Formats: sequence, C-alpha cells, structure tokens
Amino acid sequence: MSHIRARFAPSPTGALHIGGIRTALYNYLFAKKMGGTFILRIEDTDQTRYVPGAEEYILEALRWCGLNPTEGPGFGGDYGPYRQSDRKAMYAEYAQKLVASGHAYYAFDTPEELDAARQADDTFKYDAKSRLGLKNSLSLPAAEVEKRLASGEPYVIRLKVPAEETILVQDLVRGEVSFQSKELDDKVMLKGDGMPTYHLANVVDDRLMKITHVIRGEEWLPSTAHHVLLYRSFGWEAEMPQFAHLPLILKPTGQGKLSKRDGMKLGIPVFPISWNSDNPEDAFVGFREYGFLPEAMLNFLAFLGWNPGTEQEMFSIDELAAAFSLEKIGKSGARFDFEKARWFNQQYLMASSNEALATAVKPWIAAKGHQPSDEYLQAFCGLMKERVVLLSDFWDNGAYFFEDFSVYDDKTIGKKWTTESRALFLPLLDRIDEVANFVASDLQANIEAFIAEQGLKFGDVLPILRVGLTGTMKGPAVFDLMALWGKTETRRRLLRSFDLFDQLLG
RNA sequence: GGCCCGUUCGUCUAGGGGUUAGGACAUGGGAUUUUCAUUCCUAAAACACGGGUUCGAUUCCCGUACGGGCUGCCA
Repeated sequence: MSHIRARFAPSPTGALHIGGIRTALYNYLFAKKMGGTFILRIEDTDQTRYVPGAEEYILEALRWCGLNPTEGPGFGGDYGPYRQSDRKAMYAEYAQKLVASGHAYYAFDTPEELDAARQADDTFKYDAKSRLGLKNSLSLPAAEVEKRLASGEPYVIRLKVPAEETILVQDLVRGEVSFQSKELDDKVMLKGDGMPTYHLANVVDDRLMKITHVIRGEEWLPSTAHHVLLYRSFGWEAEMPQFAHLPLILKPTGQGKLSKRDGMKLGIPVFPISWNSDNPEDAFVGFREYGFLPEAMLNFLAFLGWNPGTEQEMFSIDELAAAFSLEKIGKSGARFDFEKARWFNQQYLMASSNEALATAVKPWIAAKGHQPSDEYLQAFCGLMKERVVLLSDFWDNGAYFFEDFSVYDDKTIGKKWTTESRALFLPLLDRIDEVANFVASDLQANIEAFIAEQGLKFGDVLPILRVGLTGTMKGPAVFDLMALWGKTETRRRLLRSFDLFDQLLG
C-alpha cells in the first residue's frame, strides 16, 4: 500500500452523533498513524433528507474535535468535488457503463408498485428470481424499453446481481465474511431523480478518490457484498479498498444501537456539539456545551471499541495515533458509558495547566456576567480543578469566587454559630488583619495559634470561616482562599456573613 | 422470517490450550485531609450454555441460546 487514504463520509441529514465522531476519529487516527491522508466527503445524495445547516454542523464538530481533514469541501484537495451532489453527472455516467456492460439494467417499477409487492409478500426481493416478472429492460422487449426511455418515463438503474455466486469480503476487523449472491437483491444504483444511491456513489467516489481503506460502522457490513460486486462489475476488484467495519456503539441502558433520542431520554449528551432547532424534540445538547474538553471526549471515544493492549488509559491525540491499529479494534458492540466519559474529563481537567483551564473556563464565567482578570481566573482554576468533573462545575461549585452568595449552608451554621460567636470571631478577624505576610502558611499558623490560645478546636472555628467565606462546606482550603482574596476582601466577606448568621439566631 | 456479525466482572476491556483470568469506570470498606475533592490501600465482581478436538479448554471447531445489524428509488 503506497499511500493510505481514508475517508469520513457523513450524510448531512442532521446532527452527527457520537458514533459518527468515533468513525471520523478512527479514520483520522489510522491516516495519521500511516502517514496518510484523511478525507472528508459529504454524502448528500438524498435530496429528501437534506437538512440545512447539517454540513456546517459536521464541519464545526470536526473542528472542535481537532479532526481536521486534509482534503474535503473547503479544505482543498486534488480529487474534488467532495460533495456528492456536486458530482451528480459522474454517477449517471458510471451507471450507464454498468448497463452497457450488462451488469445493470433499467427498471420502471414505481415505488408504489414495489410497496404493493412487499405488502403482498414480505419476503419479496427484487432479484434474479423475480426480476423477469417485473418491469425492466431485462423483462421487457427492447423496443418497449426504448419507447419508455424516449418518452421520458422515470426509471432507476439496478445492479444485476448474479444468481448463484459466493462473495467473499475480507474485513480487517472480522476476517473473511461470505455471502451468497442469491440472498442479495438487485440494489438501485441510480435513483429516479438522477442521483445515485449510497452504494454506487461510495464505490465510484472511493475509486476516483483513490481511497485505500474504508473504515465505517458495522451497519454497512451486509451491503458490502453489493459493493464488492460493483467493484467487480467495473473491473476494479484488484484495486478495491480494504474494509474495516467498526462495532456499533450501544445504548447506555437496554439494547440497541445508540440513537439521537437516547441522550434526551437520559439527560446526557450523545452529540459532540449542540444542535439547535425550533422543534424542541429535535434540539440536542452537545458534549461541548455540557462542559467536556474535546481531548477527553476523544480519549473516551477511542476506547469504545479499541484498546491498545496496554494498561495506559490517558492518551493525547498524538499518542492515540501512534498507538492505533485496525487489528486492535474489537468485534462486539460497546455500550456508551457516560460515567466513564465524565471520569476522562475529570482526569483531563486535573491534568491541565491553570493557564489552559482559565482559557477554557473564561467563557463559562463570562456567560454569568463576570470578567475576572486572567490572573484571578488562573488562581481560581488552580484551586478548583481537583474538585470538578465538567467545565460547568467551575461555576456551579465556585460561583462565590465571583459574587456574594445568597444561600449558604445554614445547617452547619445553625450548629456552630451561637450568641457568643461574634464576640469570639471579631478578635479572630483582628488577628487575621495582623498577619503581615498574607499567605496560606502564615494564615494557618496564626489561626492555629489563636485556636490554641482560646482553648478551641479546629471544628469550632474552621467551618464558620469556610461557610462565612464561601457559603458552602465544600471547597478549597480556607487558608488558600484567604490568601487569594487578601485582607480586605476576607474581612468584608466574613463580616457580611456574620450579619447573615446572626439572623439565624433571631 | 431470511441473511450477516457478535458473546471475558454491572460497564469498557487485556489475555490466550495449562494464568491466583490482569487493568479501568462504577460500587463497598479503610487511611490521609479542618470541609469537599484529590491521593493511597482494600473488598466484592467475569470467561453464556451444550457437545466435540486435546493429556488439558475460557482460549480451537460445531451447535444452541441470547444480543446486535441489515433486509428502501435512506445513508
């Protein structure tokens, strides 16, 4: 194999879910590993299912993931166009070639007639057995066919599947898979509207784009037999791409492959980025908007159906590419485990530098109406990163860094705050004011000394300080918080809170 | 229904004819920690079933069961 060319070929029929991203990822990793080319091709041959904005969505999702194609619509490349609707004329040409060589034929049966046939017999199949009884250029006299064609009667072109043949598919994931041609139907190659079906388009394009490896979901395995037949019919079988069919991603609960609905049902994201729609039934929240880092999502996804065989779990995208191989792809479906995805994100958050985190967190804080300095934001991230799982947690668990809390842990205060408390804590505030070097260690030493002098225990003092400062019993070390905020702010917060606490006594 | 694919702890998986069947997530217990979290230790937890082949099968073969996919002028 001289130069590897792998493609990701989504259909712009709506938001691309996580399974599609994984397919893109594996194609990307494989190409990268082999020093090959990663190609994006838009498969928009179904005009009835075209959804405006879907192509933009795909591009934006890939961009967010960092899975940028080296060839594709808007990316350049010598094998364009990369949008199938822009290649329409080509397919008709190839379909005609198939007819001319006797590998395909015209069919005039209407969709209604075929529906009726299926209705009457649920095993109905357009194949070698039935086609002579149907309306096509094999069953009709030549003159009749000419007449129908000349009159502009709508037709499709169907592949003439041989009656008795064994078709072997070599799959890189599954090994040899065999099919009997008598089980296969005469698939439509060219539709009534002149557009190709997936089967024709994908074979022609993979050929013309010199694709060497077709890495796609397992749902394509059954139709691969048709694809092999097509390559054979065109005389391309010797240079046919290699196939690798990926195991499906299964629903988090229950059975079946993951679908768009599952996310909404369980309140978890199954899309890389949000998909907005006027119809709430068709609007989805993405991993991005949910607070995931793209690297974490990709790391998680990479392990759904693939494993390097070592015990390393955390992989950067470059490490994934280096470790990747098609042979290590599993065969069985993998259940989507959202808890595991969260864990990966937490690991990435903890491992990130404060600077990188501040950049990622900034928009989340800005959305709440705050524009802290980078320095403050970085310190905030440093103190919070071991206590968050999602980017959204930074605000959810740390809003008090940016604005005064209005609700606080009154259970703790109810237990600890007494009529004597103010008399005790005011001197402590003065004591804190006296700390010359306002850093955590000095603060701790002074407060500890105060506690000892008063004959108190940590538990008598620290909870009050913590809740007074933050409103909650959860969070970073009290002394770190004080050091960050400084004398004035520390005093301000505590005084404000003591007033609040006093109200509890009344 | 037909065809195709699959099946190791609850989940993601490693492994492979003879192993104490390994790791991770989640779960239970414990330690550290002024809180929360982190970290560390620890526990419980799996080769779907039945036949072969073999000295020996979780591993190879065949069935069965179960699961999944496909069965459109959708991809």
